[in-house]
Amino acid sequence: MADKYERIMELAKRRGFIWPSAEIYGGVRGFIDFGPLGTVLKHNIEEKWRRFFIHRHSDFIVEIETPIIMPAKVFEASGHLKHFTDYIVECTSCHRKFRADHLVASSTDIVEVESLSIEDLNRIIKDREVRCPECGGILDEVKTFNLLFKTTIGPYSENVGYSRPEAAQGMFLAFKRVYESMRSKLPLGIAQIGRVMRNEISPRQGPIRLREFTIMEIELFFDPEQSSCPLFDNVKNISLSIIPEDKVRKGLLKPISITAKKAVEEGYIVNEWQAYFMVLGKIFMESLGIPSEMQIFIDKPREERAHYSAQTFDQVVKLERWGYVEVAGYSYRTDYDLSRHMKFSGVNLRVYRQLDKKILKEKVTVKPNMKILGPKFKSKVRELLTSLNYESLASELLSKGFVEVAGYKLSKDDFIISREKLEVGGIHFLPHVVEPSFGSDRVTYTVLEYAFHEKDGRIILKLPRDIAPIQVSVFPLVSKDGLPELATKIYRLLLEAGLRVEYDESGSIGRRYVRADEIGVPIAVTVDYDSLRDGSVTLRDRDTWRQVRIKISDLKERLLKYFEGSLCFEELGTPFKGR
RNA sequence: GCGGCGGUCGUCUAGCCUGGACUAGGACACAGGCCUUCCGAGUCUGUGACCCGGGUUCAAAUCCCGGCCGCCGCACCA
Repeated sequence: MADKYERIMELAKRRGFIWPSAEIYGGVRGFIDFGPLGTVLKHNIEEKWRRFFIHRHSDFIVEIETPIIMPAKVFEASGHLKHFTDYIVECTSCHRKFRADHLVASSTDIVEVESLSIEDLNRIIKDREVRCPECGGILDEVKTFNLLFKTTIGPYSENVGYSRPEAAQGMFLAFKRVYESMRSKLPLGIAQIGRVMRNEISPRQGPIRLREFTIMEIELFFDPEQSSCPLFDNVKNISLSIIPEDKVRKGLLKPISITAKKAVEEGYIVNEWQAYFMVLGKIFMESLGIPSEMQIFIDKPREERAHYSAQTFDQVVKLERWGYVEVAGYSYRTDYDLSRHMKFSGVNLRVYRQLDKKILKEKVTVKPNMKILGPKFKSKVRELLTSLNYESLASELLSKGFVEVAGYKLSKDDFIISREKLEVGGIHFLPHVVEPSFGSDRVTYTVLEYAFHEKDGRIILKLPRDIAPIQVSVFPLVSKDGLPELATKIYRLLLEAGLRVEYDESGSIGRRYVRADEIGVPIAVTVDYDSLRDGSVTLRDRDTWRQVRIKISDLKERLLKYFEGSLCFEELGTPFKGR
């Protein structure tokens, strides 16, 4: 028997949810198409995410759209050009491959491998005689894999660009604009749903590991001095299943259940915003049909975290074939990204906070004393001054009494240092960022898997009613005697009510129920001979097969309420038993 | 990327070892007709496949090579 993944993918291909891209050319690993039903399902999930994460916070979380391609500089600043690269080294005799930096760390006393270049790694491997840990063989030259997709911007252009591996950078670059257009207030959330690309070495898990996929992200900017989340009270007593970092390290993968409040108090979760989004993420996944006991939050140990992260929880859900798979990540990115972009762009990205009362502050200004420096360095002086680090100049001069620049030692006598007492009304600082980030495609597949049920050899896709791609099927009991005409009228009526409806008169009524169940249509409307006489129709519930009778005139209003969630199936009409 | 196994209608499969009557067979699905009064009914008709490229051969779904894709193991998955 094929496993659940295969049975789901069979359905997905046959009924038009998802299939491999470029199939007629044999397909390409890591790329998938969404078919007619899959596209609607995915959009519905994304729309629900918007309601959950953006709409209910519209006073401080806003959505934007930024490009997929950005110039190289952006990814230099973000650290992706450096850190999104893996150094791989292959054993020349057994042909096993290893992460060169990991290998150097484990076979030498070198701990700080992060900053090593490819040349460094090659040299260390040669000098320290690092061998293959499996067979002792000689290692080949180190090779790099950068997972960014590279391109050029403009034809015949030398202007290198990369496609983004996360939507986040666009939000950091736009931070100043959004902050100002949102009246310069914190906390501020910037959200984005969009495509990202990662040139994965060997993606193999269908819709789970893709080279191009959709991400749903929020960068929540807050004042690190005022890190409490005003909405935290609403969620503080909700429990999360988490595996803390020290347990992950020891390989103890048994989660503990802890309330959000306690998790923050006891230091498992670094701040309230992080915890708030984690709770929201849990409830979001639950609302998509993934029970909370199938969800775990795993604290990623330092060495496995991305370069920008001070804490990352992976939200994982249990899948049949692959075990626990990450559907969302919650990262505390501190001020890493803003500080990097500030440094690389030269634009001040700090925000201002007014203090309750003015404080007296000593302001130290340092100016180069050109009367001394001019004669001393003559034509070199300009170059010297531009390469000074003005950020740390004052503190260095005051503590050490000198600074070194371009091989010259400049003493504090080369500068004019003045101190003045100032009354300041506020402080400038870089906001910190907490980032919840969902993989839309993974969530969509997960939803399919949890909705997938089989009963007597028929498939029933028990999708939550608010995300089902088709909400209502309309059938004439038989396709004659005016029944199709009335059914078509009802079909039009419901379409105009804004529902996603389908009409089907082929084959027998049972066959049509089967077809509708398979794609997860929650409600079937059947028009019969009584409908012609008394204007009533049968509604049939996908999951229970229960039926109720309802007047056509009530249909639109009650179905809308049902899909809104304010009526349950039994409340739609009076119980009915077919003949 | 490496190694192993595999790839035939939408799906599942027969055929491959032993090359030729394969115009590639079946079942289910799908489309149209007839029929059909609430859960895969019946019936008639129809659409529809040898992953791609090269080689061997008089002849390739079948043998050989390469590529692509899938599965498994290794590696990778900031």
